This record gives sequence, C-alpha cells and structure tokens, in this order.
Amino acid sequence: MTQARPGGRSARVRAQVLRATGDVLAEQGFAHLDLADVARRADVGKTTVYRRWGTPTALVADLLLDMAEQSSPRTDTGDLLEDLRANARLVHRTLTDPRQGSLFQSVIAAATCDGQAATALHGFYATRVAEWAPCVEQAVARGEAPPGTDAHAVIRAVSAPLYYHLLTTGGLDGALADQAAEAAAVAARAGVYVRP
Amino acid sequence: MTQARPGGRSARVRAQVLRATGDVLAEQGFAHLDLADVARRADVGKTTVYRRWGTPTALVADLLLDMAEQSSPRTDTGDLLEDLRANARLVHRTLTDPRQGSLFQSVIAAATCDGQAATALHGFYATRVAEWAPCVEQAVARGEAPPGTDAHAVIRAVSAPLYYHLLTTGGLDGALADQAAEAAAVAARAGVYVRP
DNA sequence: TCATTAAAGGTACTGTGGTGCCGTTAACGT
DNA sequence: ACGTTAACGGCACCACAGTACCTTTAATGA
Repeated sequence: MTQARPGGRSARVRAQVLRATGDVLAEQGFAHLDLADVARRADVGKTTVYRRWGTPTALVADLLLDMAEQSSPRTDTGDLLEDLRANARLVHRTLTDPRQGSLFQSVIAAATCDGQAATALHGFYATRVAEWAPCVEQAVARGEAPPGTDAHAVIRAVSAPLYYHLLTTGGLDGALADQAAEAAAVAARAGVYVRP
Repeated sequence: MTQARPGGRSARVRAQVLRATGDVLAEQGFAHLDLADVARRADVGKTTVYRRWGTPTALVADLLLDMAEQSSPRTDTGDLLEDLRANARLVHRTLTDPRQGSLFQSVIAAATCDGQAATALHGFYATRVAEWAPCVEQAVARGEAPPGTDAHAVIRAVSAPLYYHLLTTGGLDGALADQAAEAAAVAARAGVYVRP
C-alpha cells in the first residue's frame, strides 16, 4: 500500500529548499531563479528539486504557502484612521525592507508570469486581508463607517496605491502610506465601500 | 562614416516583430515569449531578432515604447466624478478586453521581472497619467477640489484599486471601477491629495 | 545610376538547463 | 529490531535556445 512520508528528511529538504528559494529571490529576483542553483544553495540533490517542484513558479507557490502561515500582528487603537495608518505603514515597511521588499517584488513577478503562483498569491493576500478586516468591522460597530461597509474592500484600498506606485513608478515614499490610509478612511466614512 | 538606416526594411522588420510579440504575449503570456518563435511568426530571420533585441524583456520594452505613442482619448464632462468614472471604465475595459487585457498582464509580468522593461512601463504610465491629469486640474479650477491638489496622484488613485485587485484576486467586476472613481473623487474633494 | 555599407538572412555549432536511470538512504509499520 | 519502500542523490545524456560566421539584400549619398 502507498504510504505518505512527510516526516524528518523530506521536511528538512523542503525547509532548506524554501530558504534557498527566498534567498535567491531576495538577492537576484525571480528571473534568476534557477532550480539547479537552488539545489546547490540548499545542499540538496538537483534531481530532488526537479522532481518535487519542477518549475520556478511551483517553487514560489510553495514558498507563498509557507509565508501565509506566518501571520502579521494587527493593531487595535479604537480609531479607524489610526488602524489603517498602522496597516499602511506596515505594508510600506515590508515593501521597502531590503530583503522582504525584494522578496515580495519577486513573488509578484512570479504570480504575474504563472497561474499557479498567482493562485498561491491570491491565497496569501486573502489571509492577510482577513487578518486586518476586523479593525474595519469594529469601526463600523463604533459608527465610524456606515453599516454594510465591506471591510475587506477598505483594507485592500489601503494597500492598492502602494503596490500601484511600485509597479508604475518603481519607488515608494513614506508620505504615500499615510495618504493611502487617509484616502481609504475618508472614502469608507463617506460610504463608498457599502455593499450594494 | 557611420550611417543610421531607420528606413524601409528595418522599419518593416520592427513593425512585424512588435506585432508578433504582441500576439504571443496576448495568446500565451510573457513566460512563453521565445525569440525564435517571434522570429518565425514575424517571418523574419531568427538572427535579426537576437541581434536587434537579444532578450524577451528588451522586446517588451520596445513594444511599450510603441504603445506609449498611441494616445487614449480623454473625456471632459465638466464634472470630476464623471471624468474619473470615465477613466476608471476605460482602464477596466482595457484590462478585461480579451486581447488588450492579456497583453497588459504580460507586459506587467515582464516589468516585474526585469528592470529595463520596468523603466519602459514607468514611461508608459507617466504619459497615460499625464494625459488624464488636466481633468483634475480643471476640477481644481472649478473649485471641486482644493488648490494644490496633485492631479497625477488623483488619476493614479483611480487605477490603483483595479490593478491591485487584478494582482491579488485575479478578477475584476464592473462595480469596482465605479467604486474606485468614487473613492478617488471623495478623497480628492476632502483634500487628501493636496501636496505638502 | 551606381558604389558603399548597414542591416537582414541562412546555417552550422555549442553550452547548458532539464530528464531518465539506477543505486542509496532513511522513514514508517509491525 | 527489522523489512519494506518512498524519497533522495549522482551521473550520463540530449534537445534546443542562443551564438558565430558568412552571404545576401537594399537603403543611402553623390
């Protein structure tokens, strides 16, 4: 009978490979993600990487699965604008951090190139957005935003300008994060994100 | 003495190659953009494509240069929200169009993978944003938004949620375009985009 | 019209990313 | 403790993307 063996060695190999993958992505970007190179860095057989993952995008997809498991801490200041600002600054900090920033850029590159990585990225952001949605829901409960406000939409509205700027201009400045938070807060209060 | 020869044949070759490049990007995506394949489709020597462009990203960069030259018509209804809505719907239509949508996705993929293509994409969006900025400037002149409002920032705020949705969920619905336009209009009127 | 020479086209070759094969290792059930 | 077998590791191989080299075409200037 067929037996799954996720223990010991396999788990160690996966951890080593994912760590090496993250290193390459952060240092050289998705375009230079070579399976043979990853195998070398991970100190793992080249054949193993080709057999278990097969393509660079599959590697990234698995890495995203791993990244989604590590949750980010959420604030709860009792003020919508303040919470959104904290979220915007967290995203901004992540995207401009030397390692994390490059890593995210690379992961995004993979997702725009391949459907499998894209699906993994969708899952990643779904969990991240869900983690922060409660602070909007609480704002609604406090009467800061109208009932029926789509909490997920508000959280997404905070990140959107930051990612869009990165794509279309390549840079991010600190003021942009606060501006994004303010815009989302103002629009949310005005009822723009009330579900139809 | 060295002479440039941009006439006749070279121009025809470039046009054929860029058309073939667009076809491949729209049909199969950036990951499948192969120079030999492009040469075959363009009915052009394989060597020529390798010599003149060399890499897939260089091909995309040149295509973007070509795309930036074709300008998109801007509305001028005399109402900020109406103009922004028109812009949002134009972007939405472009991104969901079978050919244009796939093409943009692929071009974005190239830009996230490579610096050269990224620079070309920045140029492309800079011209597109500049084309639409006047409708915000006029809204400021009419008193619809406070003086000092950054017109480019407002236009970018309209597109941002659409691109962000595409990246993080993979889908776009029509209501989102109107929502994006409303959010940008509300925030602009509230003075969120006034330069410091 | 004709000489000049960029730039395109054809072909043969090569370096390497990716695969197939098979021996080795170490998880898991009893 | 021990046998079974899933999964890893090493090596040889091969297809093909990318290059080198040379020939041909046609754009330019006088």
